[in-house]
Amino acid sequence: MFLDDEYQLDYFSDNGFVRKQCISCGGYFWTRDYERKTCGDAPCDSYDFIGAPVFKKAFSLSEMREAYLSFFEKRGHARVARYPVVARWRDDIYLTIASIADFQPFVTSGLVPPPANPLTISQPCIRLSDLDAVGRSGRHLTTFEMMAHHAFNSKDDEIYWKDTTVEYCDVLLHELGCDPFAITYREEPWAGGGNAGPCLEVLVGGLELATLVFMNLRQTRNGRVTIKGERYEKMDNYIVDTGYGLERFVWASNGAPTIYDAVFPDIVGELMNLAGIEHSIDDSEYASIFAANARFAGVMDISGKAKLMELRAKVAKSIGISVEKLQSIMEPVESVYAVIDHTRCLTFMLGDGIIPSNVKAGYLARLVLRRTMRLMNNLELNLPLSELIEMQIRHLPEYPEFRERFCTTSEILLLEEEKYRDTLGRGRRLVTKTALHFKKQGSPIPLEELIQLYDTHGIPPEISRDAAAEVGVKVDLPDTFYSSVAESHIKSDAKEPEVSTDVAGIEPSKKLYYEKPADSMFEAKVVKVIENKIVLDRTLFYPEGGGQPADHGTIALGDYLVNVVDVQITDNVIFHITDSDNKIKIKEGDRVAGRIDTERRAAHSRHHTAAHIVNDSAKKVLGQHVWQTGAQKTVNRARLDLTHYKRITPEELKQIELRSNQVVIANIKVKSVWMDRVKAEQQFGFTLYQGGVPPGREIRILQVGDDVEACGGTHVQYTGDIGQIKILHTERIQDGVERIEFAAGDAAVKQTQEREELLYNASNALRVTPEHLPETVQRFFTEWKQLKKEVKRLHEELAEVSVTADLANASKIGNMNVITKELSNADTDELIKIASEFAKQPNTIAVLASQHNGVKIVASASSEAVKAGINAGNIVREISTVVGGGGGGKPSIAQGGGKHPEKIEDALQAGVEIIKKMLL
RNA sequence: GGGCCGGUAGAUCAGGGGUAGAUCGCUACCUUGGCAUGGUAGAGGCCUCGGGUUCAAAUCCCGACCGGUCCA
Repeated sequence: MFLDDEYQLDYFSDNGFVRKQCISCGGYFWTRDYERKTCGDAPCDSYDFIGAPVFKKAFSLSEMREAYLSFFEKRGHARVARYPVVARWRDDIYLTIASIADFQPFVTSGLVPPPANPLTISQPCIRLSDLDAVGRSGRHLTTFEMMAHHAFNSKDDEIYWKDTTVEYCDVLLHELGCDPFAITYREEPWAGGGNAGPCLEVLVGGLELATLVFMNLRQTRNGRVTIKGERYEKMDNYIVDTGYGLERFVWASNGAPTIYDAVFPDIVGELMNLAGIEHSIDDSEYASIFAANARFAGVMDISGKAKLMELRAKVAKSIGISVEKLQSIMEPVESVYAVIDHTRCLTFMLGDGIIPSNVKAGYLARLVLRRTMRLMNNLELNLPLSELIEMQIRHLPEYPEFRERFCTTSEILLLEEEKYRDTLGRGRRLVTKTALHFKKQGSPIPLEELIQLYDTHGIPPEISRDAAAEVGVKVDLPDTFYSSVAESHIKSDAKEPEVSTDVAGIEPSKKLYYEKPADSMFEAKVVKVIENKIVLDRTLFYPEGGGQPADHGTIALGDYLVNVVDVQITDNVIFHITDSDNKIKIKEGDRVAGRIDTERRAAHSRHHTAAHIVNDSAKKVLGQHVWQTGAQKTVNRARLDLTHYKRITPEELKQIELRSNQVVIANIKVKSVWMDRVKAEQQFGFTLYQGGVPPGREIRILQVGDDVEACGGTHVQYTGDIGQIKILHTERIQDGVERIEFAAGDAAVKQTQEREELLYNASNALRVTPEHLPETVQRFFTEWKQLKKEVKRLHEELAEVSVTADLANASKIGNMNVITKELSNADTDELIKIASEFAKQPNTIAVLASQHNGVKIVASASSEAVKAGINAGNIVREISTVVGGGGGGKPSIAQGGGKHPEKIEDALQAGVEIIKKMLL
């Protein structure tokens, strides 16, 4: 916890604030109102701004955003453009959840300077953690803009700290017309994302309008300060991290019954109309229901159905109507609110380039998408999603980029709608089938089955229940359904222990492979030898990274030579891992000569540069939504994973290949330069981080034609050095992610040759030229099918004919005709045909055998024979052992076989004996 | 990245070591003045592919490809 004096600000004492303890929660807060007893936060205070706006006028989103940003601009802050809602510069989160997320981790850690200092921004954020409450609570949104001003202070350079921050906030609120006595600043420690610090929550009218965080701690193993169970220590730098909720400011300024009515009144109106809901918040009685709901929801947790019903009961009681009546009024309206929120969320997600998928950020998009469709379905709102998204875009004039991308967005939406319909259709059939199964058993569908349906087939339990009800089967659907699903997912979190070599005290190795990319030999001094690993002061060896494998080669001390089989980098220290078993005759201080395997390196470089080119070509052919999600190079081939919402067609693939090779032919110089990270981001955008986010203040920018990426790999000097790029294969590795495999240079030529060889081998086998191969294969296949049918027909015919002949000289056992016969080279199918033909004859038993892949035996018995005690299955089972195999089947027909053809005669003889016994 | 499920006739799906099935659709014929319909007959299957186990694999095992879905 923090000491009290963290919050003892001059600004508070100079401006008539007092520190009080809340009589409800016991927390401390600052106020000008000496009479005040509660902290102002939920649940100690409830909303009283609804119907009683706290600012001097009602603001729209645009007006409020502009008022805020210009307020801070006037006070020396640089206005910074918003970042995307997909946190492409982060590898720990998918979505931008706060304005400070824009500057984590490198700016907050002090490694990289901020784009401006101090700065102000209005950052769109997406949080899906309270998805359930959206629409119902009156205040939750998945998407909101966090207005903020940030100051990044260091020991030597303090911009401003707590007093100024609180002063800005206070003055801003005054300027907006807020009553100074209505504002409380509540003390509350803050922690998140590996940092922490004291924090003041700014509350007006029961609503938390802003949070002022003074981030000055970072998480460590044995720090002195403990917050929420984690330990922290002081940082050298300290950061003002504020968050002002744009939507909440707008809400507070107009006092609408819900945040949705406050923020997007036009869309709410339009959609309520479309859904056929009378929504007149000017009607005071009607509005009071939602106001009461928001007020109660403001002070309680409403996750889960039980909690929701608790809320309903409270609201119903306070306004004096039945819970059922309330439910029937609220539910459709809440759904409309949620649809509006969700479509706005989708507008940002898709607008910023997320491709719906079953993995990663794409999964989150699909989650929201399907939720929206479900809600719309319940509302019987039958219009394409793209219309709603367009409506949202119309109301977001500050985001022209969304309109530009709308064409792609609407295509994605169309595909997603179709997919969802398919899934539901499949689901319905499956549920009905399952339901019928349990109906037969006379039991309800058990919970495990529902979990299975949801987990494996994506069928929401509500849909299962409804579909089951249609066939008259009950379903146990507990409230805790989703947590049961979560439970079934509990997995062993066996994290492998990190095997990191201690690099403390070792100087970073100088990377010659950047300076002298064409060299293959170098001299260096040995800095350290650990077991079979050598560290040099400088090296040409490229360590594994960025999807490029390590260089191989040798390190020599005079005549003594060791092989380098792997190279790894840890904190800029490069380890050369040798195949010597810990007895390297090289020691610290030795001067050694290194030599790298240039062929291997060249192959990697060609593939790496080619990967950039293919990536860029794919973007040009498929669209700007294409984003690299992974890449791997080897000597012989490379692969590139790209986001794309449908399969790449063969035609598109050809175009990508052609374009890529045009870049090769153009023989463009590959440029690399080290740049300040922030400058690079501003100049090139986040498309820099195709291959992941490199650490550090300076990043290496690699430019290949139009493609600009942050990249630490080795590359060819001119694109012409690649020689040739051959695309080999595409594969859909996840929904929304396509993998392109290709080869470059010699490897491309070899691959092409291999493919040609396949073609020649195939056409040679058919004695045709490659040009005629497709039609010939087609002809052969058709003919083969026809012949197969013909053979089948002939076999049947033959069987019929031979039966009558054989029947004439059948031996008699009792009144049974017994046929035992060896046929030459007949397969099981053929024997069965004949045997079953015998079985059609009255009082007939047949035992047939042939030599075909060993021995095949088939026995059959006509229905009279079966009645008389003959069991073909038993006959075959026994006589098959004679030929060294086994068999079985039904009493009327059975098949078997073995491995010893010379015993066929014995087996048939044994068959006769068995038949005799059976007939006794 | 991890988990689960599936791929059988044109479509939807049964079967789950022992002669590949149903329904719809398709074709022909019958019924009718014509249509709806009803009836009869028929065509249509490398049971996704490649290995393995077995006397025998659509079925079991391994792998590939394709698809679905949940979680982080």
